[in-house]
Amino acid sequence: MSTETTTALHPAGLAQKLADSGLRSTPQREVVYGVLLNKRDHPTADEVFTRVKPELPGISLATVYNCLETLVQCDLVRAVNFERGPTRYCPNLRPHAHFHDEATGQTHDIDLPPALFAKLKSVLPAGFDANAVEITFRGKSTAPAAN
Amino acid sequence: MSTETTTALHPAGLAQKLADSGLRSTPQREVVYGVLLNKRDHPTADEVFTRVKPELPGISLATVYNCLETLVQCDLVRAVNFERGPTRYCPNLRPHAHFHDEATGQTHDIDLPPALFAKLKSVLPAGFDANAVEITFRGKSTAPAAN
DNA sequence: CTCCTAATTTGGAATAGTTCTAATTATCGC
DNA sequence: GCGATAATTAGAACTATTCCAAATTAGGAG
Repeated sequence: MSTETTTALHPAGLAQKLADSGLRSTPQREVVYGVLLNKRDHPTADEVFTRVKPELPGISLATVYNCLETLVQCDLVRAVNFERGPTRYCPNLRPHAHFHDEATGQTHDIDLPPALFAKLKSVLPAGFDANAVEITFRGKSTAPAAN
Repeated sequence: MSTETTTALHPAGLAQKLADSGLRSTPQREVVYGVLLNKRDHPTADEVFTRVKPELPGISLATVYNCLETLVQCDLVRAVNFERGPTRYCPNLRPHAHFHDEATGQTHDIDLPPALFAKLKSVLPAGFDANAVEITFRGKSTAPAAN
């Protein structure tokens, strides 16, 4: 295993997804996405910025925000908000909840059985039509950090 | 029904709850709480500020923030965050989720059956111990605005 | 290839929401 | 009433994010 933080897991997938939305694949977008895939610890934009810099020293924070927004738009990445804190980013596309460890501040993905969504939507009274549900747990965990 | 926005529903309850936490009951805290009870549309701190002013023209925004924080601390009010938006405040203490109407921007409370919490916690893998869950729906609703 | 046009990036200024600070004011127990 | 403590106030400061206008880059047409 090398310590490289770039393109390794997303051969042409990224370029394809971007093209689908009429957007171009750029080094900045590739590296930002690579960074998210590489360490899935729900980094903030600032943290992504720091991780991208070694690879693209000239990149600006504005571009990191732009790239993250683009990736969210293309459904390659999810934006996650926890209380008043800065937005965090997560390349996990499976339906999942988040567990926020109050002791360490870490965020863990919790995969959810599809049936649960049906159950959740069933609690909505008539007249409410949800197209998305967000679930966040808070508490303590003894689980290890994300890859 | 009058249009007054003050103390009408929380006789000594507020003072009591505050005292329980070693805090004092003040006009500012009473009016801020009254405003939340009076129109349960999940106002932001700024909106609370605007609603409180007619009654207490000298109040400052900082005090509104302070009071809201105090009420949250005393478990009289819940702070609700939706995406990147400003924090909203909600005096509904029953276990409930929030439904965010994408068309109108309104937030509705959705009461939840207690059994659902058990079900939700059961999806947590070993090592995760949650003491709170937050659920937010997004979509369209045909429901009327909050009282 | 080279030009043209449009997409993208950049740095810095601007904004929104919230918190902090220091000074003033109000309140409670004695 | 007096002193100690809590609460409020105005404004400065801060953080995260967005906006903007200028510079750069990258396909596509010829």
